[in-house]
Amino acid sequence: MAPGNGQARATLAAVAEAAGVSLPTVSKVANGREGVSPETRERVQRLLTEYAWTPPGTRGAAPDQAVELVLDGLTSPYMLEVIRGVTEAGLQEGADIVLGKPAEGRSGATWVRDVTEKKRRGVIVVTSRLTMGQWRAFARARIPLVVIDPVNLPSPELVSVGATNWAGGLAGTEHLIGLGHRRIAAVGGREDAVCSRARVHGYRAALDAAGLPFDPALVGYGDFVYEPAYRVGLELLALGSPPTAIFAGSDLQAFGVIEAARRLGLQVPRDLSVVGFDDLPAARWAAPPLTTVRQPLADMGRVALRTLLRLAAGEEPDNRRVELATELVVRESTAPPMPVGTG
Amino acid sequence: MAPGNGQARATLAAVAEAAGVSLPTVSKVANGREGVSPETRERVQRLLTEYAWTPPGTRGAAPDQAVELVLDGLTSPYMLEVIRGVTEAGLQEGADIVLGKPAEGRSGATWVRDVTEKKRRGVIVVTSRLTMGQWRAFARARIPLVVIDPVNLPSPELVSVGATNWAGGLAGTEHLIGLGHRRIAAVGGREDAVCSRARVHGYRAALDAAGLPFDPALVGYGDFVYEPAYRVGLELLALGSPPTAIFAGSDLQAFGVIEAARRLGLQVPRDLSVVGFDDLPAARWAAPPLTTVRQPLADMGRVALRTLLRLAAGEEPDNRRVELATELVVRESTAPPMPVGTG
DNA sequence: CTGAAAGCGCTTACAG
DNA sequence: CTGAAAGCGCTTACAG
Repeated sequence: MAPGNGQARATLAAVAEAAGVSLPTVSKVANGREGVSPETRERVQRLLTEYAWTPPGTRGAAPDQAVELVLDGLTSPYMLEVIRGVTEAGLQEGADIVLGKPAEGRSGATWVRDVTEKKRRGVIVVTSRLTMGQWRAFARARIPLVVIDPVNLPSPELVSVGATNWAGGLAGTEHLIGLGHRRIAAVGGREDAVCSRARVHGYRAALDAAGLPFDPALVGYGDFVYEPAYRVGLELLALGSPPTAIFAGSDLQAFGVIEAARRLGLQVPRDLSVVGFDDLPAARWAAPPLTTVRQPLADMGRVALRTLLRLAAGEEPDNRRVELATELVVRESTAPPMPVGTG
Repeated sequence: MAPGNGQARATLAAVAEAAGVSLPTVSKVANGREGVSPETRERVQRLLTEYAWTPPGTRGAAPDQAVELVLDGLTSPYMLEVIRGVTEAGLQEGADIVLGKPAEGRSGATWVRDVTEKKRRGVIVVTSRLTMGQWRAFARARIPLVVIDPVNLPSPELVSVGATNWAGGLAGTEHLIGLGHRRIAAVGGREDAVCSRARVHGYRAALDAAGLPFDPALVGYGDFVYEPAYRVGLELLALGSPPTAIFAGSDLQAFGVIEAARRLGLQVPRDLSVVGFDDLPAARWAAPPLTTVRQPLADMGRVALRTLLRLAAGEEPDNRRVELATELVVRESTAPPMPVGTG
């Protein structure tokens, strides 16, 4: 039998004895050299694997294997906060963080092969749209997988970390209502993204609670990024009865909306209040500094890493979906609306 | 003498002979074991380094080892572009990228031990202030080290990748002069950072070339970030004869200056033109979109990775300092100054 | 602290 | 194809 855990590692001599061949023969097989009959080679190879033999020097090495961190669309500063959280937790827990290939267009089979070959502890994926095939490949191979802020949920069993998007949408909109706004628009992210839908539902819930009507014409979608939101902003502000405030589903979208206002000669927050979502560092640098709903991105990264390590250790998570609290950060892009007839 | 490139690697026996001690003694030193006098240890250690001895098993092992990427101050979106470049090149070249502990406060000795233990191919460090001790530890251990945009140069032998900061400062300032500005201020980064000094010198060269006087009162320093630049902006704009344009040593500083202008009721670019440096994604999202000097950050990351792999392969770089071209990107934060007496 | 000697794990050259 | 034998690079236990 192959030695169990904790035993001293196998030597070529031990394998040679088990295989009933001489040590030099085992050495040849182990190093892929010639001069061994196919049958002998196969038998020896099997025993080498069984004894988990590794070349000298490889020994004590790699007590802590790496975690693969996959960042899709490495363009938003959003990512940086997540990276920071994952890395800090990894350093604390003694897990190396290796940056992986983007998930998009990667086949589940080859991805899993790569991860297995490199003996990763598992994979953390950020804001990726995982396909059913990818998800299944990981599940079948039992490779731990944690998704941060998943765009879609290929399976209810997916382990994911996110934020309280609905509550955030509610808080951001309530803030605007509290300031006196009555005509409030929303610019969602991707219409199909779960986190985005939750934010827009929170927006709607706030309107409902305040007894304000929901006007579908005041809801647009901007794919979370700047450009489309800029265009949606122009459209919203060109309405016959334009909104006095806009709740944006991301900070980038808020910036797009603010630029649209600037183009139309409107000042923020005097003529238009804008609330973002994320609280990227850039929110503080904007002119005016952006009022926004903070997602604890670094914490989400930390939780994802710890959850992954627990999965890798064979533990089952208490719950497959963790949501961290969002928090409204009031800065200077929101103000009471101008008294009617004063604009 | 130590063996040259291409020679078979040194053995402990060779080092023992060179040191005039026995092989077991060298073995003890090489493995950091006790029972060697300080003097002997030091002499042997020096020879081990000179002979570039590495433990058996380290030899040719592990065809693709990881590269450690160290990011100091993981707060600026600047980093994200660099990460993208390094990762993309790493994926192409088959080198894993592992995120490392920040350099600050890390002792050279333990850092090198970590890197050696984990058998990294080398280390890429971004905008770090390396200490002499850290630099020496790497040099002694012959671990390849490449610094992207070094803050300081602990040794002229340091291999680094940067951008043409002087030319960028020149181009940014020439743009303002070309628009008709005559009173142009500069907000540098850290006064001690080489890249920052180069940018300010470029600014000054542009003034000289245009026959404009250099006024020390118009130069401030903001540590590359938002807050200090905001304060410097307030001071500059409160001068008896305030500038009509400001060249900022980073985009973040440009945002700080723009916020200062906004606080004082000034509009950009009508009342004040601002040029940034970096061209972060956030430069496009600013209101108004920021005119800035683009650093090819992703390319710098790619070049750093490739340079590191070449060093790890034993090649000497053609030159130890590579500077990639910067490029002026004109957006909407710059305009001709208001005719005198019209403000 | 130092090193002669034994030993370990593996590789290599070569006889069968 | 196979393995006895020599050898390599290193480590370990121990005598001085």
